[in-house]
Amino acid sequence: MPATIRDVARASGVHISTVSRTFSAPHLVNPDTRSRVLATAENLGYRPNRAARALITGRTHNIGLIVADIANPFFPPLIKAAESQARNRDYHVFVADTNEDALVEEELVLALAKQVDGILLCSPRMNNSLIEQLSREVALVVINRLVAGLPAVVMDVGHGARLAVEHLSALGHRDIALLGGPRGSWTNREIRRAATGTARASDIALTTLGPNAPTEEGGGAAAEHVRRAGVTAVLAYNDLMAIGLIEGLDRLGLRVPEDISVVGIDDIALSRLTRPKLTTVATPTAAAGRAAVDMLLQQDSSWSARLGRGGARTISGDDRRTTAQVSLQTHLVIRDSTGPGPHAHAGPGNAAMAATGVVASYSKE
Amino acid sequence: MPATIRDVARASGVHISTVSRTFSAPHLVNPDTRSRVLATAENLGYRPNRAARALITGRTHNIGLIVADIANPFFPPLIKAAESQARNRDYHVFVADTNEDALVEEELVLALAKQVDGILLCSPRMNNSLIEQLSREVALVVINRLVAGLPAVVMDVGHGARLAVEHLSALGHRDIALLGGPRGSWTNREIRRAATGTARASDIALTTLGPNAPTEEGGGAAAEHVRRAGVTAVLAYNDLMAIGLIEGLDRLGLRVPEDISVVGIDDIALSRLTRPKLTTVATPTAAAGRAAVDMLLQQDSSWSARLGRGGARTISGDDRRTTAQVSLQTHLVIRDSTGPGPHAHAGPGNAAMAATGVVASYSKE
DNA sequence: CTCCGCGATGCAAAGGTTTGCAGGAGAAGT
DNA sequence: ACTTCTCCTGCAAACCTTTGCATCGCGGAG
Repeated sequence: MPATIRDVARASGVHISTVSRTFSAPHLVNPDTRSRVLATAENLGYRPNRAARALITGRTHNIGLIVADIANPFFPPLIKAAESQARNRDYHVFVADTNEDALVEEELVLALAKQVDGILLCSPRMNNSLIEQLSREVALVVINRLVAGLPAVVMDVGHGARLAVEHLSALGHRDIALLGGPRGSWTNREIRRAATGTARASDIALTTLGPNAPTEEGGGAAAEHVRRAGVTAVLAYNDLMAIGLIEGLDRLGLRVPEDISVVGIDDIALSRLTRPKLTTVATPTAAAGRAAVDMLLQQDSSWSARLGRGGARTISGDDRRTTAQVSLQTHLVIRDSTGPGPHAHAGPGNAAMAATGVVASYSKE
Repeated sequence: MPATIRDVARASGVHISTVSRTFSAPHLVNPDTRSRVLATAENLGYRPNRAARALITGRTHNIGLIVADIANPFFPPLIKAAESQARNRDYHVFVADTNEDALVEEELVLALAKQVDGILLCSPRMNNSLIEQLSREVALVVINRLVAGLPAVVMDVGHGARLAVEHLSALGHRDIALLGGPRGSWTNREIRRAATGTARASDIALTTLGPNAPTEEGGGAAAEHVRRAGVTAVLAYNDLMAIGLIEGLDRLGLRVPEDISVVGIDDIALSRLTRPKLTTVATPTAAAGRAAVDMLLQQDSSWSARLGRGGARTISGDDRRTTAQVSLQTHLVIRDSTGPGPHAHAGPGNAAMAATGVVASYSKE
């Protein structure tokens, strides 16, 4: 029923190849012919069949975007940025959601592999070796994770965590909890590493709690643990958990920031709307989305240059994949969920009463 | 480079058609052969090329999902539900975001048309005739809108709006504003119609404000108008606007619910996290997503039954499309953003001081 | 007047899969 | 032993486009 290239060719009295060229290489066809073909095409409602085109060119002009949880407000801005960037380059984006499940993640990559030109793997929960293996089936750009040999764009959450801890330290807090995120998260490890280092350098006792689900529920459920840890400030894996935690602490009768200070990470839109407004580490999610699309498309076009049609046309022996790894800067946004700690008036001298060093708690990741 | 059906055939000593059948019609091939083929396929890392399959079968096993704004927390639960439902039926979902732009919407439908088996059009901003026209290019299921002749799933927001107004009325409010949503929204019209009717029936003065952007900004920006309208309660187009409005009223020194009551619509997760917690109309978004996928897939399979290969096999003259239109129920969730109105203690008698009827304000939609 | 080159078009192969039809081998029925 | 089935497998066409190569006509250079 839908018009094909052949219908257009017949109706406009030219060969199908001319019709094809009218769309994919307009400069090769006589302006008169071109406009005639375009007219009949319009007339017949013809639209090129992307499947057929993909079959022969090997490029689908689609890219996949796999995220852990589309309902986490961290992702939508990234998705939107990626989509608009892709659309500018005449690509479409396939968004899929893994429910924070590493198995689903793998399955999705495989399923998408043949119908996209590449995949943006955002905040993967798989282990690195699996990612590497999958990267041989389909072009991959990893977001929020560094894996050797693969192009990646990450946010420098380590820096952000450092800023956050220093901020809390400056406010006089000496006992801080780190509310860890999900198992398998690279970001989580980075945050922990940076927070641990900064705490040690600033004579702060850091209690690590986790792993936890990176959601409000996860944050809320940890409130009890936080209270038992006896800390005066908390750095949470993300804003959602921070917000859930504040809610949970509230239920326990603890006020933020009067009794406990809380810092989130991500600076999702929501963090400006809660009360108290959340102090948090802002991450450039939209920029990350755009950068990832660019990297994928670039890698992709170099691929297609390398293996010509049928692999015949080989290229000058430059075969090192340019695996750029971009790190985007983060910064601290101070709002209302952090306040002075118990030592605020005592000066920095008497930190001795706080145990120094790092304490791990209630589960290893 | 990637293994094709032909490689597998060669390696396992059978014809390509046998390999094909091993995957798409396993019961037609001898168990021994089948396992041998499967083994070599596994070995070679073969995966069927969906583009090629789509080309000949005419079905891509993809479905498109077009939403107005993926960053609006209303959508993600719907998307997730649709995706998981689709995955159960071995379909994948293409999510795209229109930025609330009717033009982008049309463009996306056209772009997706040839690479999906059908499209879920969620909260469209286009006009009905355009939707109808597009539905001739590709199978469509509309969500949050009723358009004649097309399958649709809607939420009964009219009922929800009625409940909300009655709730406010029972609290003693006699001057209510309706904070309208975006131009072109069917939901918006439904809400207005129901609210207007209910207000008239309850001797309530209803002021309609709008159209507004269905975001926090939109709600916040309307705060001033709300104050000027001199109402004691507001029903907002959605939760995001309600939350933005509360924020904006706060900036103007008006407290919710003490000075003004606010009711939202949607019951997004966020509405439980703000202070005050939002009273809102809960809509069954996940159920809507599932239902829409089911309807699309069903319509779709009946299509494919009708036109057989090459249109040769015609079917018994039953050609009426079964355009089911599902309406899902909504209900009111009473939380903390609504409180007694000025007439709460005065009894229902002296409503005379409030103007009765419906007032339109600051712009026609 | 011939030859070359160039711009525009046609020709046909190729890409990976599905599927109606036909053929072959063996089993079962007579 | 001969038909009749059933089960399995092979054959080849078809799906819609893209693209390297061949062809053709024409204008200009020699």
